[in-house]
Amino acid sequence: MKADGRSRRETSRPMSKPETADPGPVEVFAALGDPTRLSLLTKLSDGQTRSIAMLSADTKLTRQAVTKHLHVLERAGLVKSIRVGRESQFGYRPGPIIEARSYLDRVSVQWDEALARLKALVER
Amino acid sequence: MKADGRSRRETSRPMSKPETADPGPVEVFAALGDPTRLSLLTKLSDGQTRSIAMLSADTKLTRQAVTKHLHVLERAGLVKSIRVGRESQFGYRPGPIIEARSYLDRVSVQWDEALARLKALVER
DNA sequence: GCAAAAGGCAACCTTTTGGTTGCCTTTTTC
DNA sequence: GAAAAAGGCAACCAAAAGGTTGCCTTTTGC
Repeated sequence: MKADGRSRRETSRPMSKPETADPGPVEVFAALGDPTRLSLLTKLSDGQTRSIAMLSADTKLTRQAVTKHLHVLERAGLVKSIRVGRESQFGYRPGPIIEARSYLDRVSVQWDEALARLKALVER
Repeated sequence: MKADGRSRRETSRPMSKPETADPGPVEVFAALGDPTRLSLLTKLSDGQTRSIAMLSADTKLTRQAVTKHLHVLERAGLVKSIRVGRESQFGYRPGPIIEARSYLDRVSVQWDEALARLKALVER
């Protein structure tokens, strides 16, 4: 019989949060601000659902690294995962991208309006 | 006479890059993925140019922290700065936001097309 | 011409990130 | 019913991020 199931260090940390609602633009942008994650997401945006093994196949990273990135995307609401059999299938979720896009739109609009006002002022 | 102009540690690091052309979407998203930076940028997108002192006035951060964030935004091409007199004025630059937006558009479009194909397949 | 305002620079420090490795559990497949 | 495939979990590590402080230079305003 073994003394303990756990092997490595013994530090004990609480960690983890519920966080179900979809996060604001900042977190979405942060999630998009990494090359690996951005490419995972664009891959998944073709509508096909993929397993972790599939997604880690064409990177030089380990499966675990990819898993972490997928979790970041998931916490940002950009993908969802469901466990089917022995694998978990990841799929794209359009919501946050739409929101992010409209955030950028608002910024652009604010800028355009400022320009328009300036131009109007100069031309009068 | 003082022995040396420099005071603290003496480590010597090279650092810094030229990097003039505007960076890809990843760096832009990364720059947007921080609350301080996002708010600085939306503030500046009203077209008004502002000094560092002005921009750090309404945050709890130090001027230096704000300066760093501004430099990140600048390296991402999102703002430009010109030194005028004793202050440096920061202004919004629309380019990268437009690009980022169209990147998100492409992702959305790819998703929409996938959905459309799926629907067509199911309905036939 | 001097004090105050605005910044730049660089050293430090702490927390987060991005990534790896080891090992255990659950499904599949022969 | 075992071996192999797919993952999960947690510890660990190095590097990058975010922030602060100290001090020096340049402009501006009397």
